[in-house]
Amino acid sequence: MSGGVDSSLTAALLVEQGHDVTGVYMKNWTKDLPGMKCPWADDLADAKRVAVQLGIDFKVFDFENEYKHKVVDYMIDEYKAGRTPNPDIMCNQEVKFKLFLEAALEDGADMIATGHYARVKDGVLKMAVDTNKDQTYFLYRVTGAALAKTMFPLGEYTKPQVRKMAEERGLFTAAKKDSQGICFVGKVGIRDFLNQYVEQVPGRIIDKQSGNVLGHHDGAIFYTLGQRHGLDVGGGLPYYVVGKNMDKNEVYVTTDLNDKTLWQTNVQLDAVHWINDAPVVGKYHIRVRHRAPLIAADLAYDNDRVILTLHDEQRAVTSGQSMVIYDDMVCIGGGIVI
RNA sequence: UGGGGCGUCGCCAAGUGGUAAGGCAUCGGCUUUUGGUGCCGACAUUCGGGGGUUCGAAUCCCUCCGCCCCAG
Repeated sequence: MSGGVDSSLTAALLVEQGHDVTGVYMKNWTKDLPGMKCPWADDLADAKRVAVQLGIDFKVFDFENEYKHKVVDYMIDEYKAGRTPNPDIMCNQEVKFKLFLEAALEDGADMIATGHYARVKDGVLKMAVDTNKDQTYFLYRVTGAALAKTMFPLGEYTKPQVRKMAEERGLFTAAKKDSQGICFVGKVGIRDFLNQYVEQVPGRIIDKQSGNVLGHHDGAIFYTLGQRHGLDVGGGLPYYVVGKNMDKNEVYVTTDLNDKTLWQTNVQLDAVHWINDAPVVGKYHIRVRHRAPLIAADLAYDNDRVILTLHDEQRAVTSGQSMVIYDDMVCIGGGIVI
């Protein structure tokens, strides 16, 4: 239980279904950041409050060290390498559906449940009924074995329904605003977050078309493909990042919205993960980022890599980001963009 | 110091007598359990400085400062 509405209602529904429920708060991050207080203490209090409301046992699992190593360090290393990682996917893979699952089973649980908007049946991950809120994108790196021990009670409902049901039950967190930003860390800008761990090194912002130096930045690490803001380069049309060179610490930009590096149809995936069996070569659907529409794509293999040919070009397909693959409503896995 | 041009928000840029468009950037908010994108809102009492003409000037005149171009 994170202290939000979703996990609160999840617990409530399980209780109503007659399960023997124990609420668990995962303590993964407690550090305040400049201009932003880490919400962990309030979240924990809210979670506990709901557990008391429901009359269930409540525990705190502490994964702070592991979260730092498996999620935060991974994230920082990726950024240092010039890529753009997705920490929340790593959090699900390494913490929620591994460490937490193991700890829960060891603690005597038969199953774990979370407030994710997704459905699972016999270890198969399906999109949520509420396709607008579907969170399978963040779950593609979970194993089928883990999912076999997992319940997602909210997968059958829409977010508005969840809010309503939470309110009907008088849950303390019924009206609490949805959390955003990096899972557990809070609503911090990635830039402010990275600033805590990497040194700012001034570099040049270069116009890809003319080669002119348009300005300077405090580190190429802070920029990602397709990014518009934060360049502090004005005059005429908006500039978008179309590349960077980590060795030279240079960021390349353009005003050309049709720049070919901004629109991809051929994508290679590394670190491929399948929830169950690897799919056969053929046509599937993919999404390049959370909440992006599903796009038809042809899947092929190249040794350990997966080659995807998208039927529609996608904007800012970025190295380090995840491309998740679907077979109809089933999320079968995915990989990381090279 | 002959000729011509220019100087309007951090940047680009309208406006040539009637009381400062717009875009970019920036900031704030919304959307979003990553990054990013997108959307909405805010943002020059003031037009290089000083003087003058006028009911009224960024717009006309004088002057000073700065920059650019062509000549020498």
